[in-house]
Amino acid sequence: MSRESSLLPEIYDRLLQAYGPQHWWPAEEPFEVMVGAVLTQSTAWTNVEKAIDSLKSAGALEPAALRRLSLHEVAVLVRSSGFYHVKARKLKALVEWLGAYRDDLRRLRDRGLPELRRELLGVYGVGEETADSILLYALDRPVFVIDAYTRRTVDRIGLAVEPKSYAGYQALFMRHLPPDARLFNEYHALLVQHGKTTCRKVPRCPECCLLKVCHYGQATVKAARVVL
DNA sequence: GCCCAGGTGGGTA
DNA sequence: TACCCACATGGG
Repeated sequence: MSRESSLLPEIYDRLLQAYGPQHWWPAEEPFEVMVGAVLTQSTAWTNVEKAIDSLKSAGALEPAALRRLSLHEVAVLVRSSGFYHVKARKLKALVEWLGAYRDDLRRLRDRGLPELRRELLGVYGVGEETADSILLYALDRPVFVIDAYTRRTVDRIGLAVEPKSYAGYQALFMRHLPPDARLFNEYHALLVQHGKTTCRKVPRCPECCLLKVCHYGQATVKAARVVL
């Protein structure tokens, strides 16, 4: 039993205790989640919400509607999310891809996970994090999403990651946790919440509740108080 | 005014 | 392969 095997569930419990359930994308339409996954790239969620509201108001939060609109029209609607020219292009690429499935997301469920992920990565504007966000949050697939907060938190704790790539970090979580979409969903959201709450700049934040996990070893983890 | 946000694609060495 | 940079609004 590696150190990570017991620590990852432990970290989850601590985060859940500290922050409570995050309810990311609960009961949303899968397509809306996909759009959100693209629009939130390097962007605060509050700005994404405005863009999604604009799309909704324009009746454009559907694949067919987005295909009908011009690139410029889509750009205007998603302006508040920043990088709006390139994001409009990305949304266009996404709905073009969905068109091959007749916009029926249920057809996606028939595809194998590795194959579906490869396809998503082939869509302009969909990188690893966005692909996995779509797979997990929109399509309910048990894939762990890695983002900047996750990497930073893992590094601070001192968990072993090899290689230090997206796949490396992802393997760390997926090796030591059961393949449960609900768990991965909540775990990732908690890591983001934790990253937002703790200091972003200092490599080792003395106020971080999880830091004690690495510095004092597992034996003292249970005794260590959660300091937030 | 300054910093940052739930990244990605393209260019260069 | 490994960096670097453009992309851009809105809130603290």
